[in-house]
Amino acid sequence: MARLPVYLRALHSLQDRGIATVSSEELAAAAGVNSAKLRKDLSHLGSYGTRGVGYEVEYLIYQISRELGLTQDWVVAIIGVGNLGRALAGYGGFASRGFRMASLLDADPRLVGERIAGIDVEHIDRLETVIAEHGVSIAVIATPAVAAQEVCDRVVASGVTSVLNFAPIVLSVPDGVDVRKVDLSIELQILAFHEQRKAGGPMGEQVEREYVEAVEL
Amino acid sequence: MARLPVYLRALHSLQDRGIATVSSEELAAAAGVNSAKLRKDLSHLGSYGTRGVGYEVEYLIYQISRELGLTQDWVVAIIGVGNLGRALAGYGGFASRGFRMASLLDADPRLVGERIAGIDVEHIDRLETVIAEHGVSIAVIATPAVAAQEVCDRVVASGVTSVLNFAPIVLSVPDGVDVRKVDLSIELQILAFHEQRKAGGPMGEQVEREYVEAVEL
DNA sequence: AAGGCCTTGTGAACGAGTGCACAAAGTCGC
DNA sequence: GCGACTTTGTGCACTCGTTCACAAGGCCTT
Ligand SMILES: NC(=O)c1ccc[n+]([C@@H]2O[C@H](COP(=O)([O-])OP(=O)(O)OC[C@H]3O[C@@H](n4cnc5c(N)ncnc54)[C@H](O)[C@@H]3O)[C@@H](O)[C@H]2O)c1
Ligand SMILES: NC(=O)c1ccc[n+]([C@@H]2O[C@H](COP(=O)([O-])OP(=O)(O)OC[C@H]3O[C@@H](n4cnc5c(N)ncnc54)[C@H](O)[C@@H]3O)[C@@H](O)[C@H]2O)c1
Repeated sequence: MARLPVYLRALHSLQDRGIATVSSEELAAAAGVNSAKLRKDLSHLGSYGTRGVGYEVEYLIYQISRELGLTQDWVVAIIGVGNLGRALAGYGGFASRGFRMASLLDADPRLVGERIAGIDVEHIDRLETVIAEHGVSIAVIATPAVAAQEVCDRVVASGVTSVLNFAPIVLSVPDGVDVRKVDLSIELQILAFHEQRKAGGPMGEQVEREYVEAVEL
Repeated sequence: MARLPVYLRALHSLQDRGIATVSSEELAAAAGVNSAKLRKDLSHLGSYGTRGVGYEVEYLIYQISRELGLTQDWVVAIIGVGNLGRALAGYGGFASRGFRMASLLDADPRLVGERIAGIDVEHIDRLETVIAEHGVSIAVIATPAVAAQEVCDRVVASGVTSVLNFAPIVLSVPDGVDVRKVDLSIELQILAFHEQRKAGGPMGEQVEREYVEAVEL
C-alpha cells in the first residue's frame, strides 16, 4: 500500500514527541485519512493493535518498516547530476530511511570527479561497472528527457528492477521492472486545473471563438 | 482528470515530429494507458475526434490546454530557496507550460538579495506583500518540514488557494484550498516495497525473533 | 469478579474507475 | 454514389478501494 510510508512518518513524529500508544482515530488524523481505512490497512499486516487501547507506536513502526522493506538497506544510484540530481544527492531525508546514495553518474566530463555530498561523480560509461560493484538496486533518473530512455535501458540491462524517473517522458520497460514517475510540471497543471474550476471554468462559445482567432494568427 | 497532462505531453511530442492526426490507439500507447480509457477521458471534454480517422493533434492540444487552464498564465511563488527550491527556480519546463515563477522567498538573510534564475530572492517577511503585488495564485513550499505549516497558513491567509508542498508533513488547510504533495522519500519506499516482494518478502517467525532481539539491545 | 467503556477488526453496502465489446459514424476507393 | 473499412463514443459488467456501522474483545474501575 502506498499509504504505509505516510503512516510511518506520522508514527515517527509521534515517537519523537514521546507518545507510546496511539488510537486509529488519532493516527488517521495525523496521516490525513479516514480511520476505518487506516485500520483496514494495518489489519493487512496482521493484528498489531490492542482493543480498547490502540497501537503501540514503537512496535507498529517496526512492523510497517519491515513490510516496506526498510529494515534492510537499499543501494541507490543517481544518474544525471544537474540541478535536480544535486538536490537529491544532498538530501538527508533518504539516508535516514535506509536509502544509501552509493553513486552519482553523469555524461558531462566537467562534472566527473567533482565531489558532491561526499560522493565522487563518475562518468556514465562506467554505469554497468558501478551498478555491479555497489550492488545498486534502485536507479534514480534525473537526466534530460532525451537521454532518459537510453539510460533506463542500460540500468535495466544491468539488472536493476526499480527506477525512479524525473524526466518528463513515459519510460518503456520489460515486465518485472517497476518505474515510478515524479513529474512536477504535471502537479502544477493539476493545481491550475482546480484553480480554474474555482474561478468559473471554461465558457463554451466564447472560448471556441478564441481558438479560431488563435489559429488564424 | 490527472491523466490529461500526460496526454498533452504525448501530443506535444507528436506535434514536434510533424504528426497532424493520431488515433486513440497510438496516443494511448504513447501515454502508457488503455485506449478505451483514453477515449473516455477525451469524450468528457466533448467530441473532438473524427470516426475512422482519429484526433487532430493541434486541435486536441488546444482543447486539453483549455480544460487544464493552460491558456492563461499562472503566477507561482517558491518559498524556501534551498537545494530543492533552487532546482525548481531554474527549471525551464514550467515557463513553457504557462507557469511564471514570479517570486522567490526565504528566511535566511544571507540568501536575500541573491539572484537566482533572473529573480531576486526576497525575505519571507515580505510574503504577504509579494503575493498581493504579483497576484500569485500558486505557492510552492520547499522549506524544511518544521516551517511548512506556518508558511502554508500565511500564504493561505493571503488568498492563495493552490499549494504544492515538498516538505514531508501533512499540511492542514481550510476547505477550498488544494494541496498537492510531492514526497520523494515515499516514492523510494514504494519502490523498496515492491523490490522486497520480488525478492521473497518478509518471513514470519524469524523476523519476529529479529524484532525481539532488536528491542532487547 | 463483574460490568462498563473504549477501540479494534471486519462484514456489507456503496461508489468510482476500468476494460470489453460493439454500434454509430465518418472516410476512402472504386 | 455505394460499400467496405477504420475508428470513435459509450453501454455494461466487473473489479477494486472506500466508508459505514457494529460485534468482538481487552482494560480498568469498582
Ligand atoms: N529541475 C527541476 O526542478 C525539474 C523539475 C521537473 C522535471 N525536471 C526534469 O528532471 C530532469 C533533470 O533536470 P535538471 O534541472 O537537473 O536538468 P540539468 O540539465 O540541470 O541536468 C541534467 C544532467 O544530466 C546530464 N546528462 C545528460 N545526458 C546524460 C546521459 N546520457 N547520461 C547521464 N547524464 C546525462 C547532464 O550532463 C546534466 O548534468 C530533466 O529531465 C527535467 O525535465 C527537473
Ligand atoms: N532536496 C531534496 O532532494 C528533497 C527531497 C525530498 C524532500 N525534500 C524536502 O524539501 C524541503 C526543502 O529541501 P531542501 O533540500 O531544499 O532543504 P534546504 O535546507 O536546502 O532548504 C530549505 C530552505 O528553506 C529556508 N527556510 C527555512 N525556514 C524558512 C521559513 N520559515 N520561511 C522561508 N524559508 C525558510 C532555508 O533558509 C533554506 O534556504 C524539505 O522539507 C525537505 O524535506 C527535499
